[in-house]
Amino acid sequence: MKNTFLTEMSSRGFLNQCTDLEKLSKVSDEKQIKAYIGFDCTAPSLHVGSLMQIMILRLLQKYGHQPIVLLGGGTTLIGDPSGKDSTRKILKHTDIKKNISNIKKIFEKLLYSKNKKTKPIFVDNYNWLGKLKYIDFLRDIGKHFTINKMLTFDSVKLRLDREQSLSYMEFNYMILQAYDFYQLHKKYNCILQMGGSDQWGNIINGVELIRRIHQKEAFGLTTPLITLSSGAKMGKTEKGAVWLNEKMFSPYDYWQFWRNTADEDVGKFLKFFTEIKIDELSKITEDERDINKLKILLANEATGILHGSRAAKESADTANETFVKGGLGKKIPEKKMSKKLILKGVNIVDLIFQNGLGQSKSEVRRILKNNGIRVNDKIISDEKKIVNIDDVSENNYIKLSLGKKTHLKVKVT
RNA sequence: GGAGGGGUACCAAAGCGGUCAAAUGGGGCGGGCUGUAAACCCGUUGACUUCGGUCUUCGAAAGUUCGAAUCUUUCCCCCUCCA
Repeated sequence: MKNTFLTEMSSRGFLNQCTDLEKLSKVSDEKQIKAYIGFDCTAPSLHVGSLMQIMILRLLQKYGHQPIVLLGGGTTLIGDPSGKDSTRKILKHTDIKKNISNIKKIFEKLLYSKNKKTKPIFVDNYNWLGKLKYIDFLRDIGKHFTINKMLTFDSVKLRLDREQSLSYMEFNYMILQAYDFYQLHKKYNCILQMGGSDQWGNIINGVELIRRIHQKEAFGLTTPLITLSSGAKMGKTEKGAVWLNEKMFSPYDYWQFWRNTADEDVGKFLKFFTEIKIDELSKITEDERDINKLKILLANEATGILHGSRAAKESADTANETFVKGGLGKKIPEKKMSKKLILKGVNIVDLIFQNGLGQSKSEVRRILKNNGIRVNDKIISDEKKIVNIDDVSENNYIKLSLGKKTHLKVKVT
């Protein structure tokens, strides 16, 4: 079989459901297609939860198709009820605009824009949703939807079943998303919408709307929900959500995130989040006995894709320095402190807390009691300890550690 | 609009005048084991502290009381049934 967009999608495990895989395969083999994925703009950055969708867009480009990135400036004003227990707080339009421009930067890093034919098209659905006239919309679009059917969609049904309220505003979300697809179909001849499996309902509504209005076939395709072996939702670490924006989540932390992947998830993640060829990959995973080497490979590749290979290498070196040699890597966060203060001496709890390790002094004290605080790798068991000039190493650093993984170097100047 | 049920910490859920900073479970955090895993075990989980205590917290406000998460009043919100 010829290697195409869809065959690679399938072999990497990206395919969950498709409205008509055979036909889509035929169409996408014959000519270049445009496909879109919508992204929520509730935060100033995307997080790893969206990464799979981005990987798909890259794949799409690799096979010569053109991605449309829909930034949901309009739909974010409403809030997608899919997979959510409760209504989200409603964002201001100005905040959403800011988020959009930040998120766009991430895509500019992750998608290729050199090739004219495959460079991403960015659209903001506020451009058409913001202009809608209520009555016209109800007449032209609303008539194609029945409440009977809408009530059967998971996004709605689950909320009602759990006796959680669903506002009329949110109830309209799926119609708006269907309308987005319709608009993109009309404007760009976009024939495919992709998304996570929770988007299936929203997607097929769009497919159906296009068929009803244009009598044309469009396609929908979803990716599987990523399930972690631990059962937890992917993308949370002790440092919070794993953001793709490097200002919100440093490349080193990002590298660490992948490095800390659970054993059971490594193989899957290598397929999802690296671009190592699939047959090469299966050879590597077969040959390599040391699972930690695979985790490092994953971390290097994934970090390389987002932050560049240099950042990946520096992170890897830092990790090696910190965890293997127990030293101080380059990418360990650094804070400064005046020599004057150190000569006077600073209480350990204050020092740790003031440098941003720990949420409160009480927490620092608690962790200290549990042997979790170290200065220059020595456990501190007295919360009254005064850190002074004797603790400064030859190269003017004090290494502070909270737990095994959070380290900080304080430079004395 | 009417009748009933309910709002307790990150989440779920007990408490229903003092011994309640609030049982228990989950989650989180720290430690041990290990591989910077998983599983398991131990500790911890409001803030500040001169470690004596002090301050803030059981939907909101006011009140009763020596004393309130617990009783009273008003208000707000959620759910169910009826209209």
